[in-house]
Amino acid sequence: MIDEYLVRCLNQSLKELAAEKGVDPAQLRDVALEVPKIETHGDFATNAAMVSARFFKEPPRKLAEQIISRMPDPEKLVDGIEIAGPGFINFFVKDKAWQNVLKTIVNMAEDYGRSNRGEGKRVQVEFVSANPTGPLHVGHGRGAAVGDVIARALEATGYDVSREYYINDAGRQMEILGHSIFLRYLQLFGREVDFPEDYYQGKYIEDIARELKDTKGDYYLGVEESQAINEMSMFGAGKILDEIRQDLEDFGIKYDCWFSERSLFEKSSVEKTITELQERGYVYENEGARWFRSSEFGDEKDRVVVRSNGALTYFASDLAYHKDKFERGFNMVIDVWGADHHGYVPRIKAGIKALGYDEKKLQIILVQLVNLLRAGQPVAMSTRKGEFVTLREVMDEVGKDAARYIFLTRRSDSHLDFDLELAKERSSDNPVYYVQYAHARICSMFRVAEKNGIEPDFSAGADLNLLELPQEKKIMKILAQFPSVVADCAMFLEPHRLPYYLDDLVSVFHSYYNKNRVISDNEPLMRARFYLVRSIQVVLKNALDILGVDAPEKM
RNA sequence: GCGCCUGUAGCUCAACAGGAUAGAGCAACGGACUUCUAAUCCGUAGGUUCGGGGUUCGAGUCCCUGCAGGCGCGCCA
Repeated sequence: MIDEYLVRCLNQSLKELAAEKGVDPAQLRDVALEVPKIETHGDFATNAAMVSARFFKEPPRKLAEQIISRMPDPEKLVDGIEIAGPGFINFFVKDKAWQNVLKTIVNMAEDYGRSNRGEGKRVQVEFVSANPTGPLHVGHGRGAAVGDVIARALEATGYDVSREYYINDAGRQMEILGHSIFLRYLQLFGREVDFPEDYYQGKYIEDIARELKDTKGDYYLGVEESQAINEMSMFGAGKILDEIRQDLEDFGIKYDCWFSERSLFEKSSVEKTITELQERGYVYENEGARWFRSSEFGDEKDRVVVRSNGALTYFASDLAYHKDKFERGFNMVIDVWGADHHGYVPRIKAGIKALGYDEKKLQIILVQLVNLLRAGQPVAMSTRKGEFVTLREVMDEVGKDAARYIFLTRRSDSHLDFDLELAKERSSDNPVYYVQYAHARICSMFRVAEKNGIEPDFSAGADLNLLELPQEKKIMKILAQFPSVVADCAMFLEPHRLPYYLDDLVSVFHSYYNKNRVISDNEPLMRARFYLVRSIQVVLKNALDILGVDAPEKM
C-alpha cells in the first residue's frame, strides 16, 4: 500500500543520512506517517524531521530538505513534496496511486484488509469468563464484544487466535449456588426454609430447582445434604453455562476453549504452581498461612495463596491458570477483564514474573463497567439479588448488531452509560444502520444494474482516470487506509477505531451517492464507478465482518 | 486515607501514543424524494477540552497540583 511504500522510502533516506552524518540509526524513531486533517497539507505527512532534529543537531526544516533530497521513489508515485510549518514533510501522491487501490481491492476482495503481520503467532484471548451462577448481563456484553473483536482483528492481521472462556466452577460461589438451588428445591416440597440474603435470589434458581423436582422427584430429600448440594451445584452450573454459551453464540461469539477451574485442581496444578514458587524462594509462611512474595515483583503487598485453614485462595488458582496458559505455548496472552478487577493486575503480573515468564506477553485489557440506566434512572445490578438486565434482553430489544455497536463505538476505558429505554427508542438511530444501509444500497445498485442487463464485469478493467471528482478521490484515499486501520485495531487492541473509520467512509459515500449517478448511459464512466462502489462494498463487508456485524444486502 | 479509570458542544462519544485550524452522531432550526433504497443528503447553530501551574518548536494528549464522578483496596470469590 501507498503508506507502507512511503515509509520504506523515508526510512531508506533517513538511514542514508544517518550514515553520512555519523548518527546512530538505532536512536531514530520509527517514521510516523499520517493523513493530515487538512487536505492542503498533502495526502500524507510525516514529522520525521522534527522528531529526529535533535539527533542530527540541525533545525527541522533544514533536515527535512536533506531527507527529501535523498528520498527514493522507484515506483514514481510521488507527485510533489513540500516542507511546511515547523518542519512537516507533506507528500502529494499521483492519482494513479489511488486508482491502483481500487484495482487491488477488487482483486483481493475478502482478503483486502488482511495481512500477515502476526506471522501465525499464537495468541489467546480470554474474555467474559463470568461465573456460571447466573445469566450474562449487559456488562458482560461489553466485554464479550470487545474481546471478540480484538480476536477477530488479530485473526485478520495474521495471528493464530484462540478464544477462551474461564469457568469458575470451583470454590465458594459454586457451593452457594448449589445451596441456593437446594433451598428452592425444599420449598417446592412445602418445606419452610430460611433463604439467606446473600444467596442467589434470581428466578432462574427456582426454575432449576423445579426442573430437578420434575426429573428426579424427591430423590434429594433422601440423600446426604452435602451430596445434594454438590450435585445441584454441578447440575445448576451446567445448566447456566449452557445458557451462557447460547447467549454468546447468538451474540456472534464462538469459543475455541472452555477452560474449567475445577480441572486445575484435578490435575493438582494449583499445588504444583505453589510448589514451584516455593522452590524459587517466593513463598513463606506467616501466621499459619502461606504467602507469595508478590511485593518483590511490583505488587504493593504480599498475597496469601494458602489460607491458615488449608484452603487455596482464588488467587492461587488464578496463578495456576495463567501458568497453564503460558505452558500451552501462546506467544501472547490477552485477558479482557472488567475494570472492577484492576487491583489484580499487579499481582497476576507479579506471579507471571516470579514463574519465569515474560510479563510483557500478558496483556490485560480493562473494560470499564457499564452503568445501567432505565429512563435516566440508575439501576443497580447484582447477580446475587437477581437484579440485572440480561444480555439476552438487550439482544431481544435492540438486536445483536445495534448492541454490539453500542459497546464497540467507545474506548474500553471510557465509562459507559447504557440506558435501556434510550437504546430501544433510538435503536433506529444507531450508527450501525448508517453503515449497513450503505452496504445494502450498493448491493441494490448492482441488482438494478443486472436487471437492466448491465453486467459489472471487472475482468475487462476500466479507465479509472475518469474518477476525477474530489469526492471520488477522497473515497479512494479512505479505502486505502483500511488495512492500516485493521492493523492498528489489532496492535493497540482498540476495536473502536473500526466503527469510527466506517462512519468516515460511509458518510462520504452517502453524500456522493446523493449527488452522482453510478448507473448511466456514459458507459466508460459507469464502468469506472463500478470499481469505486464495488471497492466500498468490499471494505464495508470486510470491516463489518471484523466487527461481527451483519452486512445486509437489503434493508 | 491509598491506588486505577474518567472529565472534550445541551446529550452520547472521537481525535490515529505530542502535531498544523479539536471532529462525528443525537437533540434544535431551515431546506431536498416522478431519477441507482429519504434508515439518505444539503445548510445553520453549538467549545476557556474541569480549574491552576509546568515541560518544548507545538499540549485535549506528557509531568505536578486542586476539584468532581466511577471502581478497587480481605487468610472473600
